Amino acid sequence: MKIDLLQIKIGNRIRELRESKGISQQNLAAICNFEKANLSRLEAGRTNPTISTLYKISEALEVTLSDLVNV
Amino acid sequence: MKIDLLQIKIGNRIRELRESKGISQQNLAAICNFEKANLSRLEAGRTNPTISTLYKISEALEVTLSDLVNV
DNA sequence: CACGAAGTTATCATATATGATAACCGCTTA
DNA sequence: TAAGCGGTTATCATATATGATAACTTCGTG
Repeated sequence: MKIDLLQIKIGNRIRELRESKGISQQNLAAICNFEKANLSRLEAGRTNPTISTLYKISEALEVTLSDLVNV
Repeated sequence: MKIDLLQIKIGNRIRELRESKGISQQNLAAICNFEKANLSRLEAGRTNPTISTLYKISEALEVTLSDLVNV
């Protein structure tokens, strides 16, 4: 798979999980201690996130890292 | 979990999977198109890898990304 | 209309992951 | 002994992720 596509899939997965919990980007970002603009960037697949960033999100969403990257 | 510990766990997971396939760091690095020194660094948990790096490794090891980060 | 909430995009500085090279260790073996 | 393999560590340059701020749009609602 192309890396760009991977990033987009990961972003979509985050959005999917976030929306399934009914929380806003603003909210999730706050829980993770980063800015909503940065989360927007992540969900859009415009960066190649590090595992620590994904881990923080997985904790906030109460899913495993495995589940978060299950794309 | 502390991020440092996460990195170490990921590194150990890579090593575990690599050794279970009986291939060397040198070999795996070559398949992934990076230097053995860089893989050594990753397995030692001395960096916070990006999802694209982990993805390349998962492909080379013929496991899913989910499986690779299942720590 | 005015306001706020939610999200997007651009931009910048800074931290750090990555790619690459070289030197080194321990071990095996020809 | 010498050479090669597997692995580690240090170092450097470069690319890029992250943190932060600001401006903007759209939508809903008082």
